[in-house]
Amino acid sequence: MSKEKIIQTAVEVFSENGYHRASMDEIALRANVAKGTLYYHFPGKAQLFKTLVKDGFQEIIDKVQADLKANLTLEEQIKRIIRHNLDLFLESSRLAHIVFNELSNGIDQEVLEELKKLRIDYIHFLASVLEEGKHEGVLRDVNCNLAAAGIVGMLDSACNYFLNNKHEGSRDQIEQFFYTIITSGLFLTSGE
Amino acid sequence: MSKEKIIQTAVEVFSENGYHRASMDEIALRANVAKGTLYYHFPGKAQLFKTLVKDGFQEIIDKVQADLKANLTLEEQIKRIIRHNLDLFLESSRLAHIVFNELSNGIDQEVLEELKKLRIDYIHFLASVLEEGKHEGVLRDVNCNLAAAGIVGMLDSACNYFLNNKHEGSRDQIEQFFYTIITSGLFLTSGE
Amino acid sequence: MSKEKIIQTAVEVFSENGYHRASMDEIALRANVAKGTLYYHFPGKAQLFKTLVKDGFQEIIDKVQADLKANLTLEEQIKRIIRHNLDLFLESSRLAHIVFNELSNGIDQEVLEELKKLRIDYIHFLASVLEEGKHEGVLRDVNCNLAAAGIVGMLDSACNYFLNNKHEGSRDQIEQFFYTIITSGLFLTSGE
Amino acid sequence: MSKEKIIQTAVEVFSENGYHRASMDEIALRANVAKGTLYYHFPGKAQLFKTLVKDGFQEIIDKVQADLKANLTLEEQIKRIIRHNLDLFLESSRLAHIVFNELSNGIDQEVLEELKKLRIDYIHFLASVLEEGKHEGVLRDVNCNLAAAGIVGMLDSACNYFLNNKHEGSRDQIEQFFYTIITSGLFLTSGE
DNA sequence: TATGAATGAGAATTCATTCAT
DNA sequence: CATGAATGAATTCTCATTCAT
Repeated sequence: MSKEKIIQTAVEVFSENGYHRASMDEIALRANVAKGTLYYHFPGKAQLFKTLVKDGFQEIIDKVQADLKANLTLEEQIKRIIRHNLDLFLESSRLAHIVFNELSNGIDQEVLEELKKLRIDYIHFLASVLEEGKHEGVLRDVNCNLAAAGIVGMLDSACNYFLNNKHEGSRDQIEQFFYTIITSGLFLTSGE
Repeated sequence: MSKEKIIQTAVEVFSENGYHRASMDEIALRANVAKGTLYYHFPGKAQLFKTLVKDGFQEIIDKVQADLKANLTLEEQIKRIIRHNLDLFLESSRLAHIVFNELSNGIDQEVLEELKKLRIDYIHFLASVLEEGKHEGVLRDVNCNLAAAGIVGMLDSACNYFLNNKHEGSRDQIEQFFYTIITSGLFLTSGE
Repeated sequence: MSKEKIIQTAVEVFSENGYHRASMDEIALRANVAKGTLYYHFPGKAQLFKTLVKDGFQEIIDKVQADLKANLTLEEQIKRIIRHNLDLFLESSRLAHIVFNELSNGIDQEVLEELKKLRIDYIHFLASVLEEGKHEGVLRDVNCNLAAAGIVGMLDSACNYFLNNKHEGSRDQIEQFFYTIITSGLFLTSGE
Repeated sequence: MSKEKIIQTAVEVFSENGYHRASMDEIALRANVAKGTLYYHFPGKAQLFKTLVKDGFQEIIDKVQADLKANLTLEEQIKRIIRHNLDLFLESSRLAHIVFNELSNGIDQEVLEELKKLRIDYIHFLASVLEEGKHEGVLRDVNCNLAAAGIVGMLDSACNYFLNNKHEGSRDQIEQFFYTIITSGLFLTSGE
């Protein structure tokens, strides 16, 4: 079915060019469908983009939720979250990047709101996991939403840096690095 | 002089719309100059943007370097870095965001490279401060470049979240929050 | 089909104004299509122009080649070449003029090279006819490429003059005049 | 004086780029004067161009007229004319080319008329020399204006070809070639 | 379902010219 | 004499979207 083909191609094209530079022409061309076909399946560019984003978020949320059911320790839980996010950022680097960073004013207001909601929902979802840790007395008493937003931003930014400077360590080291920083910070002795 | 006016207006317009959505027309209109005047003072959109970015980076680098000369403790140093970055992110939120996140294709390749270099230089500059801490035995033995990239991303992302959800704490709390997370992590006891 | 309409109109507009002064706006306007339609059918101004030129050259080359197959005497052959060139120069005067004379900088380098090649190919094609005459001992031993270039330039320039001073003779006289000059020169007795 | 400098530079810039692509900016830049200075000395681009053209024509007319006074044979006279034209075309190739070929509609109507007049005057001047030959019974009974226009076009076009294909003969050979063609044509025996 | 020709509202950029100094 | 900042009309090109088939 051409709808599937369009979605796959759209992920590629948006990833490579960012939202504004990606063109419906190129998506159609690379998906081997006529331009009109895009508009047969999707109302417009913004809605096509939203579809991809929704799918992407759902995938990671599904993964994390599967983990939650597995009754892991919070430590393991956080390790898994980091891993899933790294998967997302390293595999569809640009797309994740767009969602977390490039949601700018040039998108249909209506669709933009939905996208922002998806992003916040995801942040809140991660925050709820952290909140759990707070109640258990494992985590500091911090604003979990801010912490979740911060973690996502850190992962994104550092992945970006990593992708442009591949020599600076392996994927495993990156994962370990994030786990350490997030759980125990940079200082060898507590800075408080 | 209209060059100054253009720069100020350009910061606003780029901040509000992102790079691709910002139009030279609007900058000219809001700066109350003719479109041609933009091109009299700057070779093009990309170079105008680069000018803003360069200025922005220079401002924060200058601040941090002034601090470095003041012989502060590393703890204080890091606090200051967080504060200066927050200044940048909270005051010219979108602009900083663009620089750290929206440097996508579609900008003059040449200018894009320069912008990326500016960003990496800044990351490396921050990394050098952390490196110092490592030598002094205060910081963990981590990849400082990755850490610096992560910190910047965390600050950016969380500021973004903060700006959209102002009710979740004061500026001072944010600052304290970041300091804690960065230095000591989320866990109450070291996770290693 | 609007592609045909565009080509016809483009010939007119380029002819009237020369390459640089012809505007895509005017072509669109006069072809009764939207500006975007031009770019739907042609990648840009230079390529649209190239299309016209290619068509024009092909037309005349086809005519001359048809003649070649007809086993005419060289005298007749040259008469025909003059006639076909006059057709070209008198009917699409400005366009031919542009091709032979106005291929200046300011056209896409790539397209410019192609245009120059088309022009040189045409010159060489004419030269090959002359070369034949040399082998048959009918023509002087001259550089045929230079001669062909000279003939084309002479025809163009004189046609131009003729078009601006119509009273100075009929089309037939012009044809006869060129034939005489080219074959026998201006002098009544050989000047050597 | 900067007026002289401007004229010299303008010849270069117009030669390199053609009339429409040559910009007042570049002329000012390369003449090391401010843009305003151009407009201090010349009313506008078209008039600046006209000045160069007038100067160029005057130079060659002066040379030919000096020859005329020297009581040369017509053969020698024509040889000289060819030589002077070659000087013009080979030395300021593009400029001569512009004058003879690129006088298009995009120039101030008023100035354009003057330029066309200069060109026609030059053609008529050459024609008058040929006319003389006709009266002396040395030349064929042809339309001398058309012949003069044709000669100039042939010289220009062939020079152009020559400049792009330098290997095909020396300057002296070119001169001899033109002399032969113009006086005696391509055929070894009269083609009438 | 799917097509692709056609659209038209922008967007960036160029450049001859003006004018206050 | 000379300047150079400022202008704005004109120009090329992009691209999301529409619609008849």
